[in-house]
Amino acid sequence: MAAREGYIIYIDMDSFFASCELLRHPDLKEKPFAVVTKSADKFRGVVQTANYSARKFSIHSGMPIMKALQLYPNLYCIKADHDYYEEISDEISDMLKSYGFEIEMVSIDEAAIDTTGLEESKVVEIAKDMKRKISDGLKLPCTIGIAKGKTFAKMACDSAKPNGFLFIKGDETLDFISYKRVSDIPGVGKKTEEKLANLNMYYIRDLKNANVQALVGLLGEYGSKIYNLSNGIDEEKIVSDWVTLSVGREKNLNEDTNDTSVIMAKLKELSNDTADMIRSTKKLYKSITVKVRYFDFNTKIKTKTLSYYTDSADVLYSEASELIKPLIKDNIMVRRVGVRVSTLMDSSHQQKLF
DNA sequence: CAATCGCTTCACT
DNA sequence: CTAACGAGTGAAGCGATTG
Repeated sequence: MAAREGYIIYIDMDSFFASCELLRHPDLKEKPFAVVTKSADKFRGVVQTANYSARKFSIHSGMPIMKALQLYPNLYCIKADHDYYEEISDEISDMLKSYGFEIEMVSIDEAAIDTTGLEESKVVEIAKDMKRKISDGLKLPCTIGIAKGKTFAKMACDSAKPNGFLFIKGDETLDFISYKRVSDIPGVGKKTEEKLANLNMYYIRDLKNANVQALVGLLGEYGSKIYNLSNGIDEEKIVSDWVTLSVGREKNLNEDTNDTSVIMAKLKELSNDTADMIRSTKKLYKSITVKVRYFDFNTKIKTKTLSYYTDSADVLYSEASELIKPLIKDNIMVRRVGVRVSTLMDSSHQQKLF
């Protein structure tokens, strides 16, 4: 079990959307507020990011707005402005790229940087420099974790939030993770945690001496991944040229309905948006998926793969409307519809449309 | 038997 | 502190199908 050679610097912005909003609404400082889904109907939205003052009232991302307002009735809600956050994210990534290391933008507000080849003291120095640039230059708070491995670095980062900095030396990795909960492993959510709890495994140290086969039986290949992690082996690679596998849009209807014309109108809107996205990334699609969520949250999808690649919005809409027909039923109200395209290809590859 | 397809599940912000 | 009825996006996984 060869340990990873190099350190990974993992940077995660603190309540990113909320911090971005503070840049242009400084008056909100200290006030509990939340960035919420920009949905037509506020009664159906959820909190996307709560600032730390709001988190004191147990408000967090994913929580229905209505619930958040119960917890703190004066909560100030701002509709998410993704274009704005994207611009700021680009500034951050440009700045980080200028150091010349291999870097992965893991999400709009997270980056992983591979410093393999650099001596230990230098790694910490550079990471501090990055934090200073984000804090002084961009006026945004962030947390940095450093460890031997992308997953471990992210975990270090998570446990140092907010506005933190944590360096885990290579030989301290096992000590660091052993007493953490299984749910502290990125990718282990509610369901996986539950399954592990059924085997009486709650902490990472419980995984360490577990039977690998049992874990694989329970979780598939992911089982062996977390087994390795629990033993200090983190083989996650930094992927700088991340390939998009699918793109789509989905949206709640203003109210539940089974009126075909209303659903088709929404489908057209979503198809156009999706086609716009695919064109803006200079890609072509071959597969089309439609999704319907009914009033009771039951969700069905239908997928069709074409015999050719295209970026046409019209093709998307007409195929999607055929796919969705069998999902619309007289007696079941529809709450939400979605369109997604996959099996993508660069349009520069110049293939023919047949 | 490997690649692709269609669909469900899961995680995150 | 549970559950909360909850938006939007995308990847992973898996069984069935196909060639």
